[in-house]
Amino acid sequence: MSINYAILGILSCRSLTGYDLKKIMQESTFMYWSGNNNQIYKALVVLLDEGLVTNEVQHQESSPSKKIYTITEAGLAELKKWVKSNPEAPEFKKMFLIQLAWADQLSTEEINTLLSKYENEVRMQILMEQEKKRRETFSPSRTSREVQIWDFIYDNIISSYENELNWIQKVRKEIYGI
Amino acid sequence: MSINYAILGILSCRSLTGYDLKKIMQESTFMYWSGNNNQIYKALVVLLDEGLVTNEVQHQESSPSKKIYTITEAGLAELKKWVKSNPEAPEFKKMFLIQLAWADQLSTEEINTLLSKYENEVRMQILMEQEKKRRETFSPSRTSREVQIWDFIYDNIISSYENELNWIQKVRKEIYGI
DNA sequence: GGTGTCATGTAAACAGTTACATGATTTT
DNA sequence: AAAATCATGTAACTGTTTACATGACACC
Repeated sequence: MSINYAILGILSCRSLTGYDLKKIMQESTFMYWSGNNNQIYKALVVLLDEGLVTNEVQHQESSPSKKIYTITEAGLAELKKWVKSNPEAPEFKKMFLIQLAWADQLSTEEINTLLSKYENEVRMQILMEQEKKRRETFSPSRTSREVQIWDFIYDNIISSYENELNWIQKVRKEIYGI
Repeated sequence: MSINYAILGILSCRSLTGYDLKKIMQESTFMYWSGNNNQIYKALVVLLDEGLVTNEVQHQESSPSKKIYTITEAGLAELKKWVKSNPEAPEFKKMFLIQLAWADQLSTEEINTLLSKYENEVRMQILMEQEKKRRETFSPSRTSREVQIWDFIYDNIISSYENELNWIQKVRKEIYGI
């Protein structure tokens, strides 16, 4: 499961609880999982089993005890191995394209309304992404190059949404140009 | 389940068997499901139950009997209603970004190798997409506008991959520019 | 004789989401 | 008084993929 590598990566920056990991995942766009604790707590059990992380239980008076997870040497090695492994192609999930595929039954105005609604959705995503960046919940900054890399990631996400906006513009022009 | 709408859409063009639908889904990039028959046969049972499709069983000598599914009036209405409904934002699943997020432990050469491998993967996807377009397994061409719409969809997919290539170039320049 | 296509379907597993449960403490 | 935060975890469900099973026919 690939979420395991995302968890190892986060833990390579600092030791955290499952709850902390959940919050980080929720805030992250590129770690695309919804950030539900079910997946995270299960993954942590597996990682512990495999010896890739250890945990230290911190009992607290009058609140549930924390489990602080720390990555092991084996975990760091496994993470590095994965980071160097052959990357997968990106996957795009665009329900909008499926809607558009059967949109010939609509009037040109109706299609334009649909395009506008999609444009609004995309713009909303860009705003949310910028807001996340502004709040800056989690981003490792161990070296200047790491800061640069994380900026590249942020750029990638924004550019994907902007590419969508450009495409919308192109479609609008071509629909009305005929 | 949204695959149901993709199926209704395809059946709005022509009546087909589950097996035909499977092949069309397999060939399609924007109908992003893997094209496994399990999902399709189950979906058809549900659509039949809801009265959105009907089927006609064609017994054939010496081969399994075909079930040819046809969309109903209710199915067409349901499809149109969905097509006009509020679109969702696109979702991007890019494991590569997660790899890159923890790549500061690699040398600049190693990062560049990783970028090249990713570039190759993306270029391969573009080639496959163009090949699919060339083979032209399924694309409804009921009106000239529908042809145009399907070209927009094709453009969208290609532009998403090309956006990725542009981003790779930008990252390369900035990494070496420091 | 092996592989591939046509055509149906099921079983089992994996991945992912939503919602629930607990219980104290803090904030509105 | 109600809601949110901290922190754990589980149950139930949906979604998705892989692999299997059948059986005839065609192709190499």
